[in-house]
Amino acid sequence: MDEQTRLMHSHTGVGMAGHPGLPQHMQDSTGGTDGDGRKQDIGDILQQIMTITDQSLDEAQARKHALNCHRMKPALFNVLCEIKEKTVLSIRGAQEEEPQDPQLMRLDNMLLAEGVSGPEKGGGSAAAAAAAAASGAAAAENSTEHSDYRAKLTQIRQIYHTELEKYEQACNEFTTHVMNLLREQSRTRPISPKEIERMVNIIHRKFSSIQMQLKQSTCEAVMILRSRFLDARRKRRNFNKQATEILNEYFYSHLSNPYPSEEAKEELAKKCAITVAQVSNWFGNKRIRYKKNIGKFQEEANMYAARTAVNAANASSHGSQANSPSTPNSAGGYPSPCYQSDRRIQ
DNA sequence: ATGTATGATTCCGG
DNA sequence: CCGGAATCATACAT
Repeated sequence: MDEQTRLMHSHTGVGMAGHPGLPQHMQDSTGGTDGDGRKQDIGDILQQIMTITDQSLDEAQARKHALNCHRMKPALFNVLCEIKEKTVLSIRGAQEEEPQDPQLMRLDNMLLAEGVSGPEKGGGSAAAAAAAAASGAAAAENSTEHSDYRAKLTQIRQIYHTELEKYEQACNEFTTHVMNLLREQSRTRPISPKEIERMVNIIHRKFSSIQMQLKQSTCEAVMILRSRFLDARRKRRNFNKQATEILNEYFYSHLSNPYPSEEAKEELAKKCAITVAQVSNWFGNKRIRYKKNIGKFQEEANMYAARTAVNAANASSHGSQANSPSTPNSAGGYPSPCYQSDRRIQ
């Protein structure tokens, strides 16, 4: 009995206790029709927004328009504004520091120095002149290589400029495109002018990084060209006939001491239109090669001896010179060159 | 294609 | 730094 009452009580108690829940349930239920509908509505809108990119352009346009006119739009817009307000603050902190890439500056400087990015005409010739000076070559000599170098440099410059222009144009196009897009979108989502500006900056940065690649490869090309040009020193060109004659004349007429002084070298260099270093090279080579095989040079020695004799002696002395220079001093004896010719020229 | 001539470069000793 | 010697790399001749 007790039990029963207790149970009953408890039951009623439970029942009574359970009662307050009823209104909630009822509220839930009744409000549910309305709330569910709204949720459904919002969910639907969000779904439409999320899938709008999957649709065809026309469809998407229509959908967009529909959304734009939707009664929920202002509310959603406000929500977006709020979200934006918060996220933008966090984004703003983590941006805007562009320390003018030192590498980019280096590249720019180099391109300017090489006359690629500088003023058209002057830059090129200046660079060529600089290269010529660097190579230390005589002016009159390898002018063909100069023009070659200049032509290639011009080619590089042209490519560089057209590419740069292309990039510039593409960048501008893309920027205006994006700006239009953003402006249009600003009707449906909150976009401040500042953000547009930021976006433009981002685009510009991207494009300038692309430009940097161009600059880098251009620099590379110039460097390669330059090294080739400088290495062309190694690409030997024989001296012209006149120069070798002058040098040989001096060599065989100073066979006893074929070491021209600095002044003599300078004079020879001037007469042969080559550098003093080249004169030194020539004498170095000549001495060692003459010494190594005197026999081979005998004929040459005779010839120059004869010629200089004729030149020097002119009308006064005559006759007996042609034979004698053939020094019988055939073997070895390299430290003591045949002074014979030397003597007779004197 | 091969060999030789030749200008330039490199290494080394003084 | 200069010159000798060896070597490289190409021009030139065959």
